[in-house]
Amino acid sequence: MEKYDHKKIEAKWQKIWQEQGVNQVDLDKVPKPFYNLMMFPYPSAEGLHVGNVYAFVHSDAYGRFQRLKGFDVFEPIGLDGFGIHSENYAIRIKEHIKNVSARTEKHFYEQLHMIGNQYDWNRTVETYKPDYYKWTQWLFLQMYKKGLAYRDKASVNWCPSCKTVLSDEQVINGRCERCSSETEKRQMKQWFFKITAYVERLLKNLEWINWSAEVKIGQKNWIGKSEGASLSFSVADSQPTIEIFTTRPDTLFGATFMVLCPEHQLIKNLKDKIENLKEIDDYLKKAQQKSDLERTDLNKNKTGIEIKGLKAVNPVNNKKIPLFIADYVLSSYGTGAIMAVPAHDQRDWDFAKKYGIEIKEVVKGGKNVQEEAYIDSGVSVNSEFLDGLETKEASARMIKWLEKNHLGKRAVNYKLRDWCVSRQRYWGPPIPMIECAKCGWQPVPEKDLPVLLPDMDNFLPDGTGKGPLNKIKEFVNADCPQCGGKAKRETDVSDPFVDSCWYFLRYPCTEFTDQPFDKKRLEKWLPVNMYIGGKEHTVLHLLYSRFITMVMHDLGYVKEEEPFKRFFAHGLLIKDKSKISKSKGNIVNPDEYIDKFGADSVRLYLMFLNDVRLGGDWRDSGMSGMFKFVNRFYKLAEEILKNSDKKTENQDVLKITHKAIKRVGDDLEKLKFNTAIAAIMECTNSLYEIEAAGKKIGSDVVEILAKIIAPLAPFMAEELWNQAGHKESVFKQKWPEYNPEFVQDKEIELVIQVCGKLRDKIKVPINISEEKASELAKQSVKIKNYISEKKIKKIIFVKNRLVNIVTS
RNA sequence: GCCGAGGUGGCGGAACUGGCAGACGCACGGGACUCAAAAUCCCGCGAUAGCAAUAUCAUAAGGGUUCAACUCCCUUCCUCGGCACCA
Repeated sequence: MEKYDHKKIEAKWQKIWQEQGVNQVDLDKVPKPFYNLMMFPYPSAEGLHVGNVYAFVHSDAYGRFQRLKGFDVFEPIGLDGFGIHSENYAIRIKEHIKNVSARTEKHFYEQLHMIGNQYDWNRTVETYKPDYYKWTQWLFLQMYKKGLAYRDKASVNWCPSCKTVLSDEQVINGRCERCSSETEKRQMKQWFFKITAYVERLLKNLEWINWSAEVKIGQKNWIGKSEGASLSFSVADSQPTIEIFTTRPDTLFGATFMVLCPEHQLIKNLKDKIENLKEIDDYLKKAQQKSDLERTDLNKNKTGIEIKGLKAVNPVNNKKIPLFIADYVLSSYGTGAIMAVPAHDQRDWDFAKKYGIEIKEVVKGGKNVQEEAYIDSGVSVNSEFLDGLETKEASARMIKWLEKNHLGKRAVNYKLRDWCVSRQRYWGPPIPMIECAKCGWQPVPEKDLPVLLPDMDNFLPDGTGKGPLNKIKEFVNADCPQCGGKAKRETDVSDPFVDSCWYFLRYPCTEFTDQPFDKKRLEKWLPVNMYIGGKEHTVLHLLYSRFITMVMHDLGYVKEEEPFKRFFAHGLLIKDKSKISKSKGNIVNPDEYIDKFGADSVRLYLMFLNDVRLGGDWRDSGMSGMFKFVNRFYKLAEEILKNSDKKTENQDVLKITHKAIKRVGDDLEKLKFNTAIAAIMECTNSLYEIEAAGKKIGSDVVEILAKIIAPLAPFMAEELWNQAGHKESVFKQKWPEYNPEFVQDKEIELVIQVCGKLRDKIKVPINISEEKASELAKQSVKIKNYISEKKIKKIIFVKNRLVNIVTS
């Protein structure tokens, strides 16, 4: 018996599949389209991470299963090669990003061929190629024209040592990812996408899309909607008022001071009236210089300064209250000012204690507010017309009162900010805008797209705060599209999330050169039937993709407004209880294992580890066990083929195989890959036993085995299908039907309990009646011992499962 | 701190809607084959007591509901992931 030669067999089918176009579907004609999408990888190293492979083989197994179930599965792949991850990798290895990209593309695609996924290789998408980013720029222009792209000041992360702007993901605990210096905030002009304009729709659709609650909650929390009231406090003896937002209007009587964020306008506007201007300036300066690290460190120890000479007036009782500046109030949320209710807010309480401000209880909750803040709901006290009302009622009542007196109104606030898409970096699509001294900002005409990313040797960020493209005069200098005069190009590139927020719209339309996507094509293929990806993208990437799809829908390009019918988040692959990373020294190179054990073994091993939802723990020793199984399975099939008739007659064999069809099918539908594999293993073991017992197994069993293992181990499945005498690919076949008669046993083992404890098991015919089962149970010798002297209180019968005799 | 997911043998993990805890695999022990080894095959494998049949205990800890709890409820602890002064 020959051993399973994975290298030879995998190479053979790889070639044949490619030649025969087995993985392609006719995008216009197929009757049952199924768009099976996986998150395309970003090349931040030479090759695929085993974590990518982990995600992809599960996704592919599901896609292949759907294909066998009769769907026309479109399964594309590409590379998210633009962006900071790739650029940083190039910088680290001191090579030009262009060369690195070409090399990684080749290696990634080779590896993706190796793992045996049914990708349509004629439709890859690489975000860094002009024929793709042309349309990323087009997308920007549509956003601009719709008024959804605008320019505004924003604070960015700045590393004083590297003299560069950093993205949020490059700032780790307030320190620069590369040099570990503490980062600062800087104000810079940036381009934004107005995602906040779509916030209610993004929230509302979550009610009906078929995603797990976990992912929906993640998005909901990120959007962070809170309802309450907005109202203004006047400043005594002065004109302007201070606008605030609160979720607890019921506590207004307990507002004993106000706090402004350091950036608040009022400070500049009322300079003349402030008595301690110098001290305040000092505080503002310090606050500005504070690194993120210090700011979070001071989380518990709040700092601030009173504005002397000014008092705020609480509109509800006209009491004058002190006014503070403190950096625990953020300029980026709400109005940048708060009413502080120390008795019922922990932060305000901390601050009040430190600065000796009055703490006034207005909600009864059974705690002494002088000792700790009581933040839950309760019954209003010391609040005049609110006294005795529950928090919810009291809030509603207060809002009514504010509205009646024109002091405030019901209001909603979100944590979600507009999406800053500017990056002062090289490796991305240049933002297609031109600034003319006369005409202002002008979009690049669509006919002039793409704005090509120019070659440059030194693409490293410099200290100017502007993108590297700013150094190329020929790039920067341009004619104004409006007046033809001299103008300057935007030198920022866009956020890599812009590249990835629409790639799934491009896959089915890669052959169109005059439009990013074809409406009719997308009507057939959207929404994506199954999107499998990592948990780390359940917030930003998914939210951006939904947002952009909605905009494209509104512009009439796309019929659907939700892009992903179903999203499934897989867990993290770890090793030795920790994340796989270079710094931990637990890197797993997938190539090595594919070479040694074959793609099928690697696939099966990764899928057998654990429930994919929860992630898996890679251990080298397990790999050889799976290799053993692959050989065992192959050997069994070969032996059957060698010495058998065509058709299986033996009932036991049929029972075993048909049960396996059912179990594997059910598990794959539920994405329970690990137990599907266990089911195949059990089936294999049983067939070996049966064979050893001398019973005949027909070659039709091999056909069934090939089909049910096909989604998981495609190479071996195809090989066996071929050896069973078929010319056409196993992936053009239908998933086998199981015969219900074989799946249901005629006789079952009935569990007999006494007082809930297992005491005996008896064989009974299926669907036995309660009376008969109880009778048999009581007759059991073992059971008699337990109930002999006792009275039977009642008997519980669970059909086809158990009889429980309860005694007194 | 908040949100989410988890905690089951030596290890990775199974367990449908509350109904036989430990499927499947790894590691380990014993045996067969072999001059020997590898490979392969067979048997055993939660703990305690017992020659055994069997009994008792056991799903992070403690309590509760139930005829019956890994599964539901309450309290506490731990691990992982995300967010982090969100008014």
